[in-house]
Amino acid sequence: MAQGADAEEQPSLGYVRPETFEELLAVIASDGGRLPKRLRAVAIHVTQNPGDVALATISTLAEAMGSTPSTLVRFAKTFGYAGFSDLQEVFKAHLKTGLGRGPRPGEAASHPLSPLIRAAEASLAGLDAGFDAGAFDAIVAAVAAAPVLHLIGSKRAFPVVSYLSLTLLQHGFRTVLIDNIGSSATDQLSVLDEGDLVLSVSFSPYNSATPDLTRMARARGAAVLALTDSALSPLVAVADHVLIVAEKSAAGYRTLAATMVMGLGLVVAAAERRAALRRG
Amino acid sequence: MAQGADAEEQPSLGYVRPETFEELLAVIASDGGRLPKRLRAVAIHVTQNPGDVALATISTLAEAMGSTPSTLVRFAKTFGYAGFSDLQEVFKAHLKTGLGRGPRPGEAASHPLSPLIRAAEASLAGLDAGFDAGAFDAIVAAVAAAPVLHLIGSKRAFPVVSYLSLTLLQHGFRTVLIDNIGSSATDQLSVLDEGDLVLSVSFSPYNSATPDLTRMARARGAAVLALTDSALSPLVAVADHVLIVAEKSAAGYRTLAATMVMGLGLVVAAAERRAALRRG
DNA sequence: CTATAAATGGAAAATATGTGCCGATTCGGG
DNA sequence: CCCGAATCGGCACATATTTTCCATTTATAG
Repeated sequence: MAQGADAEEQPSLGYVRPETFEELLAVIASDGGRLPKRLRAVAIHVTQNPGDVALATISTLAEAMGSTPSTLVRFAKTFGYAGFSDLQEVFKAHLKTGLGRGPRPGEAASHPLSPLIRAAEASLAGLDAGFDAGAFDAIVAAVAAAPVLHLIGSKRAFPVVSYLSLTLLQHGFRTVLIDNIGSSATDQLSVLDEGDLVLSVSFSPYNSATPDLTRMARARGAAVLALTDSALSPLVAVADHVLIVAEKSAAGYRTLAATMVMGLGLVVAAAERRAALRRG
Repeated sequence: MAQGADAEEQPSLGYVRPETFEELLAVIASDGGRLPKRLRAVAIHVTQNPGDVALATISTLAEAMGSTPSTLVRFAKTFGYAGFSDLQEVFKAHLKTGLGRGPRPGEAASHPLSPLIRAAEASLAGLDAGFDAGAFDAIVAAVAAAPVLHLIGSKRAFPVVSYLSLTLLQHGFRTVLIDNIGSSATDQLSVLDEGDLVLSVSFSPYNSATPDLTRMARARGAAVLALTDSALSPLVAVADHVLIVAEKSAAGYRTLAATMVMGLGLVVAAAERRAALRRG
């Protein structure tokens, strides 16, 4: 057998079945870029969520990544596997060998990122523990109901508002990012109308222009939602709603992990609320 | 029709379905001794090889422990599950959360932020586990040695580069943020000189202008450091150094928690390195 | 712009897997 | 030693899952 040079069946690509997870990753990494659009999306999702590939069914997985079972089977065959199940075996084997590394408390494998990671984890835990469902719900309602949202934030808060602006716009919220380009912040605020919502973000040390701009917006009739890191923030005094996210610091450095999560969560919840409002 | 008090069907034992792996272990540990011989053997094998229970099929598993599918189904029903598959779900869930060394498996205090928090925690755990000290060190050296840093990132990556730009500037790095204001990105890149370092950030879906701009920078003689979420990113092909941070998604939404931590960690490490260089 | 090839999604067919039933076996009590 | 109840294993059935095929859409080359 295997002697005739004529049988050009469908090994799809010249790949021979990668036997291990690492081999597969290597193959995907090297040639994955040459895949068609849809298959490449599969490759990305699959490499980023190997656990799901091992545990879920093909249709569950397909739905989770916005694809179809057919595409996943094709993907598997492209890399030389007999079918999806065959590829899945590799992921299962990988997961099984990886079982040994449990939560080992003593072994504090320390590397340069460890302190920051621990700080971020602690901040997230605090966010989880300190969550106030009632307050959050009221805030979500305010965001969902606002005709236009205006986002204010400088310095370290700017990445936050810029991210929020993007996600809000993607969800169809009318959003204005006060970025102060050309020192035009006050003019940017002039489009604000009564009943609009201002989302102001500010962190300690509170030496930015954010409180001033927020006061100005408030004087023009806007409601104010403050996202800040302490009840002592000058924003609290001028806010109708306050969200406090305390970021733990590691060696003097503070990540934005928990704040980003809070912001995204707020946008997601508001988008869902608005969708519900429009249906009902 | 749960009204008649006569239907004594077969809940087998008075057990109510244990929802988590830990609950199940506790139940088995307490009452496991009272099980019939064969079922006790199953209990032992199952508690000692939870990974197999999650990954294998019922017949494979039965054969591995010298039992039969029927017995495994009975075992599952004994503890209040609808069938073997139902019990298997518990093992799968445990394995999944255990992937990132999930510290709190039982406590499912769910609120709107929970999924995002868990996704962020998983991403951070992945960052911790996948850390490559050698590669990171080389990258830190490159950043510390660069005469000027140029930061490129659009869409979801923009908050990241904007944050990095801020922290880099605060640490005294000569930094240029390519923000594409007035569509001037290519002109902004014109200040770039040979030997400079470009830090490009891009996430899936990779539909931004970042790879093009990065190529352009490279053509002008810059070294390229890519911060992205997969080896399939188009940035990888044009980069001298690559940092991959895989953000887990929750219900289709991805936080930036781990990426932010990685970015800040890089800046901090580079600042320390540079300080050391200047001293020695 | 057209023609050709490739890629994709949906649905039927094939396969694998899990479950329920029932006879066989084992265990314990008289 | 025998009887009855409980447990167990094999097998047929039901279900779930994967795979293949084909029509439609989308990209590519001429």
